[in-house]
Amino acid sequence: MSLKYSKQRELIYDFLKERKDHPTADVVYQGVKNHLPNISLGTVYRNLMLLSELGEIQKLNIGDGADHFDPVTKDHNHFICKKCGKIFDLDMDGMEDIEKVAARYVKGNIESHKFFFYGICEDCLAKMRDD
Amino acid sequence: MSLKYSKQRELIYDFLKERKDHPTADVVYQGVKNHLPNISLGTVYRNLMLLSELGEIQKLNIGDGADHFDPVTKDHNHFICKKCGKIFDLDMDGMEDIEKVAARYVKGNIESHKFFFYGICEDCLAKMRDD
DNA sequence: ATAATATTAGTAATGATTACTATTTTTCTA
DNA sequence: TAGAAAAATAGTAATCATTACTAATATTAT
Repeated sequence: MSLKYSKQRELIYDFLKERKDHPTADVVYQGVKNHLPNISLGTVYRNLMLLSELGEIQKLNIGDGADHFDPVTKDHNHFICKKCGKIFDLDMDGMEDIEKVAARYVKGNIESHKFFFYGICEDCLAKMRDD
Repeated sequence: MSLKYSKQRELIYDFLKERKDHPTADVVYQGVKNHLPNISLGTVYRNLMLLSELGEIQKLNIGDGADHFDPVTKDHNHFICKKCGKIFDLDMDGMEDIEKVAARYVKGNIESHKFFFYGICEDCLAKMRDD
């Protein structure tokens, strides 16, 4: 099954590329609808899955029930605020060889990894101080 | 809202404690039903959520659509086989200060973290060689 | 242009989880 | 120890994210 161009896929990808907030499929759908009013939610899901299988984007499961999508595929970690649910990128140094380190403890091949840190973001900390 | 004892919660916790395979809520439900035939799935969900909020177990989102539950709360990582979906525990050394390291990159408080490594487990690698 | 194949919109179906409610259990206190 | 207050339950209905289906449309190679 070779790949054929589709305007929908291009717009979905372009929309996601501009975002730094790791939107859900539904948010992507709402956004792309502005440019292509009768795109369907199923098309958005199908293409987001396809793009993540192709390695052009990545799918994140942060534990809030919905998949989130990240246009950045370069190795980086995430910080999730337990209060507001926002996802922050975390470019940490010294994590380059983490898969090699883990490989010493695994009987099998490691191909990728996803790291999530949880806590309270600075905005929510500030709001909590106000109360 | 103080906590009251319930036989159901005790059995759910006891069942999970014995498992090393990070079962889903439905698997826990099927297992506990053997001891308590008319326990309801909702009760299992409610108690698994409660226990994880209390910090007695942890909830894992590995990206397969269902929540998994881990009775081990001590710091450790996970390896997930992309082929068979099995989850393996990963007791890595040298990860004790990882939250402190991450804290240098985050404006906010880090309270916990979840690390997932993905790849192919040794059993699936062996099966692939046979084909 | 045509044929082959991928993709789509729209809708229905699925699966995991949560919400609701009347009843039952637990626990506190008189 | 009985009885009241609060929490928990079983059973069921509802919700939400995601996937499946299908007839029509778009893309691409010849």
